[in-house]
Amino acid sequence: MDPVRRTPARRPTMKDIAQRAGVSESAVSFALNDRPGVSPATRDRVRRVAEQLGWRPSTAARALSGEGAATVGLVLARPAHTLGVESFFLQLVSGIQEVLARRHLGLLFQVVEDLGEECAIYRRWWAERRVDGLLVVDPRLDDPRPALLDELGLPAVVIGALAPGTPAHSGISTVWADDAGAMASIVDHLYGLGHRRILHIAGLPHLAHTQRRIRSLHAEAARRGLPDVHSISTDYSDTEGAEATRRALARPRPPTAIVYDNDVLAMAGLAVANERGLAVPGDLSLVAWDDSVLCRSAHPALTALVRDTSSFGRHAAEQLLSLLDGNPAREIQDDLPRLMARASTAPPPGS
Amino acid sequence: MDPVRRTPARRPTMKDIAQRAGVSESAVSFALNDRPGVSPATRDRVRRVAEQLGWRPSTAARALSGEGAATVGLVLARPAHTLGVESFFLQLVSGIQEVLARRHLGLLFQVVEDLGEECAIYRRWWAERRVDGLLVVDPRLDDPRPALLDELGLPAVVIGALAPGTPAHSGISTVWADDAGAMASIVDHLYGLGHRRILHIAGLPHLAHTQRRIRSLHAEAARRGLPDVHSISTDYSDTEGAEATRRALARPRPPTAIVYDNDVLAMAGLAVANERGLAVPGDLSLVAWDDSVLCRSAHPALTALVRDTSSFGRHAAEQLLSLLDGNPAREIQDDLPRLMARASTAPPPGS
DNA sequence: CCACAAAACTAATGCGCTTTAGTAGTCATT
DNA sequence: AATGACTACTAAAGCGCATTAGTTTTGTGG
Repeated sequence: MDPVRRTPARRPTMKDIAQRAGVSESAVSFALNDRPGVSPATRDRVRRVAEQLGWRPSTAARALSGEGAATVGLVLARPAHTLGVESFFLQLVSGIQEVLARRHLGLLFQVVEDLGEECAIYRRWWAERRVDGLLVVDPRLDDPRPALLDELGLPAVVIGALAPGTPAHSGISTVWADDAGAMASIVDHLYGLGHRRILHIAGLPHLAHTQRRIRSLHAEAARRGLPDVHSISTDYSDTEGAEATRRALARPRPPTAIVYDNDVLAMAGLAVANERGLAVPGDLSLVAWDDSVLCRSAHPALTALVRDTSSFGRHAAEQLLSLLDGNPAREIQDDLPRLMARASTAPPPGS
Repeated sequence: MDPVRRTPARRPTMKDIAQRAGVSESAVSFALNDRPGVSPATRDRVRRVAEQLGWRPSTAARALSGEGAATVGLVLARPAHTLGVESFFLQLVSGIQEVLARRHLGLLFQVVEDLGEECAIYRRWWAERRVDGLLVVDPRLDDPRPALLDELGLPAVVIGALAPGTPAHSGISTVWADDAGAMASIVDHLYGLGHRRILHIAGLPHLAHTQRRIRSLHAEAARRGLPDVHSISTDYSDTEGAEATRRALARPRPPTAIVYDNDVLAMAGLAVANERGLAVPGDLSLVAWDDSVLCRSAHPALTALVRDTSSFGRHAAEQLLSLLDGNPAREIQDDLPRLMARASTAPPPGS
């Protein structure tokens, strides 16, 4: 009978390498970390042995001797029912990973219900020495997280702009998309088609980018003298998107164009338009913020604000690496999203 | 001038607790880990001090002294362009987290391009002692991962069934959905409506559950004597979904009902039907595997196979915890998904 | 009041790595 | 040939925790 190998492959340590290579453990450490103190010949030998043994440094041991945990954290605070589809996050994460992988950094990921839990996780991770840095998403008005992370001394990159007036923190970079400019380009498009009554069905009101979009919309409306331009906040869910759309269309002078803050809301809006027998774009024009399969597969295909989310994630991760390398915090702006005109926008009825 | 506190809050260690409580470090360890060797009074005192100091055990130190990394891993091997929408994963992860959080286990998450990279990550994580266990998704025909993980001695739970005939591995549990039964319920529904020519636009052909669905479909067709029932594989993308639909509808005797393996494919199929002027469900019935906002917001709303993905994730995580606790591997079956009939299915034309 | 066990607590070791201090060996300089 | 300056290497300590072995205190029965 085959003797079953019960011991499941021991992990090699530096001691193993040292023995095989016939040198001390310190020499191994120097050799593998490009530190001076070993001859080129020894260095090569040690490296070969390490390679051959399939050695990898124990992150625990590394972390314990002050090298950091080789991990960055990302917490997503969204009530469970809200994280339905959202192409955004998986793409963002995929971009982030691409950059982190180059340095063999792990991504510790957690989904929680609310901001309070998120802060608790940060404290926990800090105390447990689990992460070297953080990626913070969904910045809010009056956001407690930058101050907290600064206090804990955890480098972080805020993805999406902080609200204006938020004090700068030394270890915190920001990578943001120009929501104001993007909103301006949408209004441009709709105004150019002849729309004068525009509704903006926004996302969560306490998010900083929601406010930026709302402000920009109103500024653009004011600039063009449009009185009938409003924003309504939702929780990003299809339910609230549909509800808000229904109420808006029931008004005496309904909007001729609606801008939705994400693809899910837009799809829900489209469904409501269909349900009420409104032709899109004949009777009503729709625009979605963020493109996705939903927008492309919808009938009619939705005009959408296309941005390269995965590249956004890459940039954020790059900034975090830069912080971890000891570079000063920066504030960088991502590419301006591009409005992709499709079949859901046209001149308003009677024009 | 305010003296700036440059030191960003030192993390308390057991030594700090020991000093404040006036006991040795060992006593602290005993007290905090419910080990015998300290009086109830001391235990309480130590705990209070720990609480007050906001102490949390350093995972690195814990891991180094043999306690495991307090982390489980999850690798998602999907080509970047494929992970478009997919409500599935975020929900799965959210369910997983719910269970892991109770034990304060972290989730190390990674997105890679292919299976080879995924295996490399497993080896790396193992060698780096980063994870205590793994959640494996997208089981395949002839899957190398169970054997690898068994060799490495990493407990794992495979989410979704392995292909039949895969040898059992001692440290590997399986949590699977009854794809065959689900497919049977879909065929039941369609056959009951009068459909005889059914097309199945499937996902990636090398995934085990894809094969299960295909087999079940053919078995059900054979049982009812339906000759014109086929499956076509895709990569789950809207592009291939649309393409496959187009080709199928161009055939001399096109199907009267199409079953799609996910919501994205189904939406793409719906768009193609619209583009060709086919009425859904009048001319063509559509069914989506997996429900989501897409299905609910589509026009007409799509009949879909609803399953509680987040509960699926919870069950998988629970199995992993059980494995980590030293319990033997198990194979458990999740609830049978439920077919939610909506507006996209009806009797075929001319019936 | 003593012997002796059990309870309460401390000291010491190890996990795998980095790093500082320390020890040979090599080479050039005067 | 002796001094110093490097180079190549080894020994040892420490990171924060768990754990084992060892020590002191307390409690019990005789």
